[in-house]
Amino acid sequence: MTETGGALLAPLDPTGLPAAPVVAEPDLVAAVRSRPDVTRWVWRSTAEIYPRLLAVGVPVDRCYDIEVAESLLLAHEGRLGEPRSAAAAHARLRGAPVPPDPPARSAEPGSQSSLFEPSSGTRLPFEDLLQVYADQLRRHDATEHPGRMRLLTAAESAGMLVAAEMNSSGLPWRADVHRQVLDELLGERYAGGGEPRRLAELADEVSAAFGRRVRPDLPADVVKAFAQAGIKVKSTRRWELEELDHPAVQPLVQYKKLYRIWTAHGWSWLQDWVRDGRFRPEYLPGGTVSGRWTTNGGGALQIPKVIRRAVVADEGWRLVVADADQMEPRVLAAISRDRGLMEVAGHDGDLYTALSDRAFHGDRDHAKIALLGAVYGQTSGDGLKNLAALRRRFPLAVAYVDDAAKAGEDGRLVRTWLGRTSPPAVGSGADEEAGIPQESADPPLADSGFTPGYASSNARARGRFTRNFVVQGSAADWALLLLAALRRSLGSAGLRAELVFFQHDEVIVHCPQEEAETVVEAIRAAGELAGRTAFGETPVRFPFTTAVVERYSDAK
DNA sequence: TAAATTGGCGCC
DNA sequence: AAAGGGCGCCAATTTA
Repeated sequence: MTETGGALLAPLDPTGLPAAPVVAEPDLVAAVRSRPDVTRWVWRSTAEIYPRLLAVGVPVDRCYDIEVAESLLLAHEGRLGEPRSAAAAHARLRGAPVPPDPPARSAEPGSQSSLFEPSSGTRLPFEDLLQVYADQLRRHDATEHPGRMRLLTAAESAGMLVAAEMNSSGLPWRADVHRQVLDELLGERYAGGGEPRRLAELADEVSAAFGRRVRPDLPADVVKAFAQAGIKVKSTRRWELEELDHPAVQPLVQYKKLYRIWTAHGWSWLQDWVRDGRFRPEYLPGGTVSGRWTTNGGGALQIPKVIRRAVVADEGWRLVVADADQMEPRVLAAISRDRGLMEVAGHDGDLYTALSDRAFHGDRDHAKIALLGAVYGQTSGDGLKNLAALRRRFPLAVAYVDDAAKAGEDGRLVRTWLGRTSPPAVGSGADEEAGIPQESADPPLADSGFTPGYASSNARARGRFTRNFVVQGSAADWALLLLAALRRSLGSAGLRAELVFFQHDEVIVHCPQEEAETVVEAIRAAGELAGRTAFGETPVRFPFTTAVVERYSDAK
């Protein structure tokens, strides 16, 4: 894309070199529209180009996003955090000074238009961009598993297409229903602003219980009030308050719950984010280091359950809500190749029940806690007690996450199955070069090997992070492939169905009622295909709990 | 005065 | 029941 909205184009050979002379086209949209035979577009940034195409109804099948690839490759090379723009990549290639990335755009409601803003990278000469691409192909080849790394880049690029398409479609959102929910929960708003009636009442109840004015939204005030009542409390977290025997607790907890809805998903959120019956979050694929998506503004991945009543299909349409069942344990089975766990994950039924039948005398709760504890690095409680049983029955699975934890404690990198790579440890060489100061919370001796078996709290925290990273991140690998497969299958089946929401292990497809069963099957097939594509042939199944509903809130 | 951090809770 | 992993968002407070 050029500064005037045109484009420079060239067909590329498999090594990334132009197979024909470069063509200058005055209009990007027309240029793409007139080439339906192109199977894959290589471009600098999907986020900048694709919304313009979608806005005029010109979708593309596949793409290769050079800046996405640069991020993934940098991380794999242990250089996460270095500038990722195409211009920066080219500067590194030439050994020239590397320009910093432009600052991230802040959230902007109704964000399609904000995606149009060209970044400084736009000015990179076309020949330089081609050099970066060819170099990236070579860097893929130099990774531990080139095939997987190429797949990761392809999948993340597809994710960028999905993200732009979901922003364009929008999630069906009934503002009138949302307002009704707010009225029921919060009561009416007083003229002139301030908190709504129900919150004001609850605040009064809290104050009455303490015998003085207390502001429930100020933790320091609440802690002080409890202290004056002779109750020592370290924080005002809900589970801690609920332990207390005091008349302020109930209204306090209720206040916090409603206050959160008011501030995060209340009337002003509605005003900012819902237009013409659609909520259009700006999705950022790979927004977290583990590969999970984030959204920029709008809190789309944290929609409170009670607010989901406002997500309503259009007249005659349905929402197909599909939730991957126990995704992370199934992914652990696939990546560790633990025979016992693969066997447990080789059925569509409840995984924790199968697990408890094998190793926990039928105690499903213990089985679940043990497995989640292993994945999350639990340090105390029942999970730890049951870890021994888990290790005995599923040695490869536990060893897989233990090895990842050890790597983290030792300051080494870990990777997901497809090759997404953890950030370098704080204080490692890469960080020092980048000028990031070293943490100094722990005494130097703790990490120096004089105390075998003991790791500093920083090292242990990093171990928990890398332990979880390999599972959460490999699950994100799978989810990306799921989206890519589902997108292709919906697109090729001549359906009107649209992918409208994605949240880690859950998708929502909006479709005419008569397409719903086809969509359910498409999702199921995409999940299995994603499993095979990501992890190869394993016995592990990737089933979904699927609901065809008119309202999102009816799905669970 | 603006930026960064903290506490709390929503989601997975 | 609580506590392990990942986030975003808000208001208040602290820091630069």
